[in-house]
Amino acid sequence: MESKKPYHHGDLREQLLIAGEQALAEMPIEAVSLREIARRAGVSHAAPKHHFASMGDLLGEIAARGFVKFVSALDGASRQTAVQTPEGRLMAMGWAYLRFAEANPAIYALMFGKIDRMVVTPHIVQSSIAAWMQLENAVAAIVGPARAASVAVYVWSSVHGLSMLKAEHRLPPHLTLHAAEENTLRMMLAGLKEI
Amino acid sequence: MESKKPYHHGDLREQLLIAGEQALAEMPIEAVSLREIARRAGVSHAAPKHHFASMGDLLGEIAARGFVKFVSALDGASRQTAVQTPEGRLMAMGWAYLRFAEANPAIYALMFGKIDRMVVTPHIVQSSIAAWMQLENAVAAIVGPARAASVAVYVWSSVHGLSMLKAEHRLPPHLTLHAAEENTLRMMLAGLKEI
DNA sequence: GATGTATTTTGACGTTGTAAAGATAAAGCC
DNA sequence: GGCTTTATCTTTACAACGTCAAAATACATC
Repeated sequence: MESKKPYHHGDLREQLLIAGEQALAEMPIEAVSLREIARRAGVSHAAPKHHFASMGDLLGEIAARGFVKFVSALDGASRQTAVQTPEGRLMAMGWAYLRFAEANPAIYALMFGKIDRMVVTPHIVQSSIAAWMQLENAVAAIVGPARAASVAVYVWSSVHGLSMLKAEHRLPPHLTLHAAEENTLRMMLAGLKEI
Repeated sequence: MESKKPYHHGDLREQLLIAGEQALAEMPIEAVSLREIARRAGVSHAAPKHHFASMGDLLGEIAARGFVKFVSALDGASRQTAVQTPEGRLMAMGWAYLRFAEANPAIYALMFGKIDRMVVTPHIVQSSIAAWMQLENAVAAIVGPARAASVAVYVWSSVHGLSMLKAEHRLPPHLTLHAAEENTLRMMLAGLKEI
């Protein structure tokens, strides 16, 4: 075996990222601290310093991984949907977007700036650009490449806005969520065809 | 005169709210602390305790006032627009929404949950419901009362999503913001007419 | 003018992120 | 194998935070 534990702890950097993701999944986001993550990884509170210059860098890397998983989820949904038309694929991506935000609320919040301390690393820039390219391509298949960029902004805005309002419980309590999602996605698709 | 300064400091509660709003306008949001607000109001760090049970309550009241100003801004825009049709008024509200978020980024962020510690006071519930009613009425004038609620969710989502993406700098850097806003609002209006 | 109450200050506690210094274990070299 | 060097982790310390309790202060009322 190639011996993957070069130093004391093994691969602490990876363990910290995993512990951080677990903490974000299990605790309220404001309770997740650098010391708590170190505690979960079983190391002293200052141990992360050698792997991440600050807590913001750790969170930034977690957010970047979030974007990677996010792109993968939307890609999978786009491939697997029964309705294999450009419109069907975009709708599938919309649903996958909403489900991702629902299933990973803290990481989703992190990805979209809920914690200001987060440092924008090159990795997060790269993976969020990948997310934009993915959406722009899906949109281009419907409205053509010339309008793709501006329509992509509209599409992302609609779905992201709904997702945020849901996550922050800012929607009126009486309406049924699933219907609201379906209606919003349908109107989004109708609006996008407007020149 | 009726002597508006009943106690030591005068009206500390009001001063704390003003100091908090100023701090939110002048400093990065994560740097705004309860002690900083007390400092700006010229009182000791524990003075706010008698007026706000926790920092979350203070922030909650600031957010509630934000919603009041927000409703007022959209109302004013709706009245003053040259195009006095239901569609014209909704578009004016959309533009006012984007401008409000741009002009008051920290309070806008607070209103939509950027700081989890914020306590949801009755005042904030009431004023955010007022904002929904305002939008629902504007939408009802276009699509009728039956569809007003679900269409309002779509409208709010589109504009809010764009606003958030702008505020968090998550839009692709090359596109011109004004054009993106105009396109999104136009497509939003087109999509809303879809049954 | 004395009493009582509302308001503010002082001081303390446990927590946080970060930095510097010390300890420890692995790697490289002879 | 022993020695040196380097990477990694721990210990210790600091300033700042939100919150609490006790003391001090200023107003209101009688």
